[in-house]
Amino acid sequence: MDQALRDRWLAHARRRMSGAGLRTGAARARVVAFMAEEGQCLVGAQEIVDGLRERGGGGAQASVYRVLDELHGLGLVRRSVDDQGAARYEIHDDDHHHHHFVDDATGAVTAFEDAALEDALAEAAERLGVELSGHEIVLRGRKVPRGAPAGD
Amino acid sequence: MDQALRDRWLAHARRRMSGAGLRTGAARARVVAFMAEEGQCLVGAQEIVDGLRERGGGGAQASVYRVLDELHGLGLVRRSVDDQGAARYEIHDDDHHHHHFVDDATGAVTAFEDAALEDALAEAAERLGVELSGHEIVLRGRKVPRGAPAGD
DNA sequence: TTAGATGCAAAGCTTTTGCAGGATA
DNA sequence: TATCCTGCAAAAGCTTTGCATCTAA
Repeated sequence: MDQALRDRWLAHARRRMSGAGLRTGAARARVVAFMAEEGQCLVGAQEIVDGLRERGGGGAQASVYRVLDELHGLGLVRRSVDDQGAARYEIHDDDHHHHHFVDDATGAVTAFEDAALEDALAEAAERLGVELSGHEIVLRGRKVPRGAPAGD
Repeated sequence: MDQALRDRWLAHARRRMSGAGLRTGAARARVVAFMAEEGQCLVGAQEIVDGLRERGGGGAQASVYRVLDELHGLGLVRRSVDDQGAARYEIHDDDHHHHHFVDDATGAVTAFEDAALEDALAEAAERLGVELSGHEIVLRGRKVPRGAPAGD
């Protein structure tokens, strides 16, 4: 967990939420705190509900979903959907745009950043004649042990 | 609709399915025919069910979902999930790997191919130390009218 | 004090499953 | 004819909604 990112996002989120006139209710505060720590890369909505329950105090399922939807509306989190159609969220930070790699063997999701890929994307968008407001990339495959050639 | 693609995929699908020992039942045949024509770019599972109903004869919802799952298992279709978590399918063709652009204004999805982007992806994968089995790219934004500068 | 937030329970959607009847090879 | 396929209906899983209660400002 990146603590600097956590604190930066937390401050940003609080500012933005109070700016939007939202009050500091119990459920809202718990979800925000949880996302700051556990939501730096995609977490399932259900995992968030369960995670909060484990932390004690909980927060009703409906409230968690409502807060997540709110955060998404404010641009504080990014939302995606897993292969089974379940919602997943991660905090959104302008300085930390990342993409995802899914390990075929384990299904584990890891984040990565790649400036050259971003550039290629921008160029492709230009060729396409579109002005980008966002983009998502998901790579699937297996990790190659260091030093080993890519081929089997 | 690309008729050459339709026929090529149809032939490929039939070969592959009979090779897998699958029989030519009514529901299966209808779904395959539908996908060959209407599934060249992402279509929702529900749209497929409705589309078949409109074509007459229908095919039970359960059967459609079962066939789509089968096709996916055989590698004949690609599966993704929309923002609401509903499944979408499109036929898979080795010669026609494409990505998707979603128009912010209309939500319309269009397909595009970009060789340079594929190369950049392959290079990024190498930097990451992974061997790719697949990848997905989704661009979001708005189309820029020809001749107009990208900036507003 | 009052608009807003929360929790519970019920409803909604998409997708999956169980099973009896029907079709294919 | 035996196996596989299909359709119906019911179940399952995730998410949203309605409503009464509680709370932050």
